[in-house]
Amino acid sequence: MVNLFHNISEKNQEKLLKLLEANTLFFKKNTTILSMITEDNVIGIVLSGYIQIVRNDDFGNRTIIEELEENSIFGTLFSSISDSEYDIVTKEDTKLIIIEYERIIKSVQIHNVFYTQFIQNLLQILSDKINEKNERIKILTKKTIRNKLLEYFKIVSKKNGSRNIYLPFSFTELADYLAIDRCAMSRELKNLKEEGFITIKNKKITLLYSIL
Amino acid sequence: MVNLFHNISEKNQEKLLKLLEANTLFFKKNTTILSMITEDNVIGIVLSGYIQIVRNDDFGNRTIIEELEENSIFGTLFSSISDSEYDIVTKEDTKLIIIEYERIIKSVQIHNVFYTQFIQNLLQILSDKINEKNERIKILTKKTIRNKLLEYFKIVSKKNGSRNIYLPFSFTELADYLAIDRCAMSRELKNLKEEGFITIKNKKITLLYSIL
DNA sequence: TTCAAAATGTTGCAATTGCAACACAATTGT
DNA sequence: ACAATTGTGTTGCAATTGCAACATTTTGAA
Repeated sequence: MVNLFHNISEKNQEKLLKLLEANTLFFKKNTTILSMITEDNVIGIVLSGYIQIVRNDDFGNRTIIEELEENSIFGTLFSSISDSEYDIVTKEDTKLIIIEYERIIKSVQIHNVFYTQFIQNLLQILSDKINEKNERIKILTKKTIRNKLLEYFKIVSKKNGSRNIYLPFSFTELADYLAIDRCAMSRELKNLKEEGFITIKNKKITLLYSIL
Repeated sequence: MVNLFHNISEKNQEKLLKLLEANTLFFKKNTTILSMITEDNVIGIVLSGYIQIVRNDDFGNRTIIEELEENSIFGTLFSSISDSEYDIVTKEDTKLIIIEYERIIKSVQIHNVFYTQFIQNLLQILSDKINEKNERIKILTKKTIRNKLLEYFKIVSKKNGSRNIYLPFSFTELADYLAIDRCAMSRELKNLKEEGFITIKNKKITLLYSIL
């Protein structure tokens, strides 16, 4: 996966960050950082750590909107996070860079090699993000829990080129991600095991059928 | 909603299209045009007409992935449409422009005023697209048909600043969009009417409660 | 205009699902 | 090391949903 500094030398990264008037911020684990970044239209880049964008609706249903690992970016412009229902929460100690979107736009007129590369990377990342959303939608539009699970397995499995899937989060969070009841999911996973579709060991799920 | 030529004069649009080696194509209504555009990484811009990106899964469930009106863009890069499950279908006679993504990337080094504006527009459009996807996900993660409908109404209503919603497509397609059974949706709409939440006249739905 | 195809409305029924209420295991902070 | 929090597995039950089958209306093309 491309990151914002892909193909930009360390030196040029520094120049770039100066040009864009970037701010570096640190956050402790389990901090809600929304307040810091809604003031303006900004882009955040996760340098290290792990962040989740979650939504808690009126009746306590929690949904993971997005997971942000190292090199992920997020932004008020393309994440509708200014909505009060959303939280941005660090799940580990996190270091990130904040850049005002205006600075990016205005700098398009400035012509450095590294700036050109930066824009290319940004386009690529936004495109990747759209693809991620499409995958999520593809899963969510399946009508049964079983088909949601199988679609999820299929996508992850294809991506990694392996029938082994290592869950990047807890089963509770998986249920949130698939927008299904955790208990019902647990039941269905049991069925899938008993019917010989999968095996589960801790967070490692192995598909016993051809992925197609 | 911003389009790719926002703030670019007609003259400069022409120059831009030459620079990007854009091709103009025409399609009759109800044509599947996927074959034309999967050869390479391209961006398509709808000049006039109306297109849907739909997915037909293994067991005949149809889902509308995206609707493309005038000025919408789509692309192999950010729509995962190279997957064989997807179809791009014109719903009206449609005129569109195809630009190879490589041309866009390579042209970042070329510095015209209108090119700068073009990149700004592209970033804005991709951001908007991500927001659209997030909205869709927000709806799909609601657990009941009723809540999916209400969330959909809320979003459209907010967007238009009115309690009147004019369905941009048929009820059948709405059910596809919400990934629910059409009959079950019809039943729930009836309930909502009887309980005094909404009125329906043709494709005009009026909310009788405060949107909040 | 006419007529076939598509969209809409309705309803019974079986299957799936969410919810609640547990017990137990694992993880985390102090 | 221990207590407290969080995650996991299980199950009965009621509610929701998908599906099928049908009648009726609307749409669109010849």
